[in-house]
Amino acid sequence: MIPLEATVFVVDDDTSVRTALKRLIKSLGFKVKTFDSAQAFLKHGPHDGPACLVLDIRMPGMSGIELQEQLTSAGLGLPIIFITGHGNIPMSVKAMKAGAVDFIEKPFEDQKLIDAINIALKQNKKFRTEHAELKDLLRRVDSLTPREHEVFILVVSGMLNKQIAFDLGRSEKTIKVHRARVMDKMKAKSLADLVRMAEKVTAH
Amino acid sequence: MIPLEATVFVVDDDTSVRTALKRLIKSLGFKVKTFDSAQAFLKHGPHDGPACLVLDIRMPGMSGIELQEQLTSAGLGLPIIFITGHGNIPMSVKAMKAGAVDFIEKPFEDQKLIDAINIALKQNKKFRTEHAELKDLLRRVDSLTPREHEVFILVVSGMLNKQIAFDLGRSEKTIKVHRARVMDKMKAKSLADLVRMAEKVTAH
DNA sequence: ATACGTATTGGACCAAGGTCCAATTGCATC
DNA sequence: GATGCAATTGGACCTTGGTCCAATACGTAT
Repeated sequence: MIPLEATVFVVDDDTSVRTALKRLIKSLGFKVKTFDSAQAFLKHGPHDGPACLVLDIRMPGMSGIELQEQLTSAGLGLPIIFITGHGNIPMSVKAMKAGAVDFIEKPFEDQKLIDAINIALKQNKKFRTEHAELKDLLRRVDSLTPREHEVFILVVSGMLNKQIAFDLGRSEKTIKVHRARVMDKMKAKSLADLVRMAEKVTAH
Repeated sequence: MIPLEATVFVVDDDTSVRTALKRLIKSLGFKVKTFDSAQAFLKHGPHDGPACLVLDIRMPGMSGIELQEQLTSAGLGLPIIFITGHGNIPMSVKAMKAGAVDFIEKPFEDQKLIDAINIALKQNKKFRTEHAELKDLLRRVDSLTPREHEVFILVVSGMLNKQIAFDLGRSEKTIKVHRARVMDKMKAKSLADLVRMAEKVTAH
């Protein structure tokens, strides 16, 4: 499998900053897309490959912090590195609390940003992998009929077919059929497998 | 069960700050213990009840950040709220990256600290609960003999007794005995139960 | 040397789970 | 009205797991 090249988004209203960052990040071998405002970045729409965002705090229109709030609530898992020329402590604390990877003051040494980008991309790759697995799992859970889903929950709770049958007012035979369908649809090779799947979907 | 009263530790070299914080935090109904240096706090030894730490950054001797590093590597799960009169952004970012609950500049409004303390204590209680459960689990895992532990791992991996027997070069009967002992010692009411326990201990 | 814990296995038996095949009912969609 | 899916159940049969009781062998510790 050919590894997808990562993209680094840069959002800063200062043209010279965009130009300099674009050159720096390109030299690392990443794709770069720059935007002069938070709105312009949002207009570009969601990205599907591995990526991270280098974001200025103070910009005309929407601020970097506001953009962070929007992206976080969108649940895209896009890691953010803030860069700012006129930041303060409450700002940095707020950004970090909201999950920012780093908060760097301008001017900064290239290496500091490079380190942050590598951490951010690593974090994003982990998120994307886990998210893809979870989506795949949820797709299979959705393929269960209501009854099958019900049986699924009770089976992974450790109940015997007999108990489940009593619980649902059905015969044990019926439960066996549902249970077999659940194992099949969920592609579970064993009960242990099924339990682990259930743990993942209920964890979040 | 009587809920344990939470303790808030305060470490600051400024006597007047310690006095003021002690009065404020006491008024919230928490126990307070103050220290004039990081070393004095460390000398006091580990605490077993629910707690959090309000910590000054700049102090003679060991700094707040250094104390944070020590406490974090000790893995006590003690949440830290930094307060500082002469902080800067890199300092706050470092503290937040290392897991601080908040980073507050002096002077501050009482409510800001109160909010942070409540968040910190909530976080600590969650940690303590999870940690206690994990310790209990590990104690049971440790009570397994080497062979039982081996069978435990293979059972939760989804293998049949027959397959485990072949794997270990033993008879299926022997595996059944070990398996039964594992279920008993681990206090697992079902295989699903056992799998969830295994997930918790291998997660961390 | 004796006692204890660990590991091993057997027999007998029952309970639970999985897999064939086959069938009926109800609901919704075409 | 026909077709398809979900839900339901039965019978027959086999595999797997759990539970009694009982026994042997090999260490280590007292």
